[in-house]
Amino acid sequence: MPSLVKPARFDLKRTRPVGRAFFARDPRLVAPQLLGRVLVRKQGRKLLAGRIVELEVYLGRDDPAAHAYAGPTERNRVLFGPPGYAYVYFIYGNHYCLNVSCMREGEAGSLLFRALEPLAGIPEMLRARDLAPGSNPRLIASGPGRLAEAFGITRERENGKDLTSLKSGLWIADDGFRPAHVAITKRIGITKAAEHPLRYIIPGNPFVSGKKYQP
DNA sequence: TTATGGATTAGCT
DNA sequence: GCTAATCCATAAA
Repeated sequence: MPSLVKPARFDLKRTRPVGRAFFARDPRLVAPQLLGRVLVRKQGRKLLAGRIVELEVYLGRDDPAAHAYAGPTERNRVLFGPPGYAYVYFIYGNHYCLNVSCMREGEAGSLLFRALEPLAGIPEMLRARDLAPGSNPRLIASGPGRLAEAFGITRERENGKDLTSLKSGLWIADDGFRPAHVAITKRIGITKAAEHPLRYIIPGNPFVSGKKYQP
């Protein structure tokens, strides 16, 4: 049975990195515009890429669910730094999660990358996830822990990396794609401030995580 | 110093 | 649906 989903195309040469000013705003404004852009990892000839289909907003001192809630610490200092940098944390003793810092320096706010639609380097990502070749591509990067594992992202290596710079080997690219619609739901997996609508998705995209949380 | 639980996932019932 | 895996920040003592 042929796949009903058209293979997504991606041409790195036809992209531009998303600049720092884009992230120097309230993450609630950044999120709907960041959906549809592409997370890219390039190490030598190896290219990994995935379209951003799900994001969650975390705010600062007024968001009890945010790591920035209690103010700056050694762990979360990237959140209070300049915009456009990777904040990577380790959770549940098993998983890494990737955020991009927003707001100007001194103010916290970030976006958690929760799901990508794989575009390039699928065999490599399957291997990184310890999945057999030909596995369901939804298992690659639908979920924040899976996404980080597929891209080989760890706190030790990637925390603090500049996501607007090609030199970092990990950046966000714009290939011109714009989603037709954006939907907003409650955040997943939190208990504090769980009622706020701060999860942004491309509705209907099959790579969005948590089917039962879709509108 | 010790206890608790978390921005998760995979595997089993 | 339930829970183990298993680190680390924070709260409690």
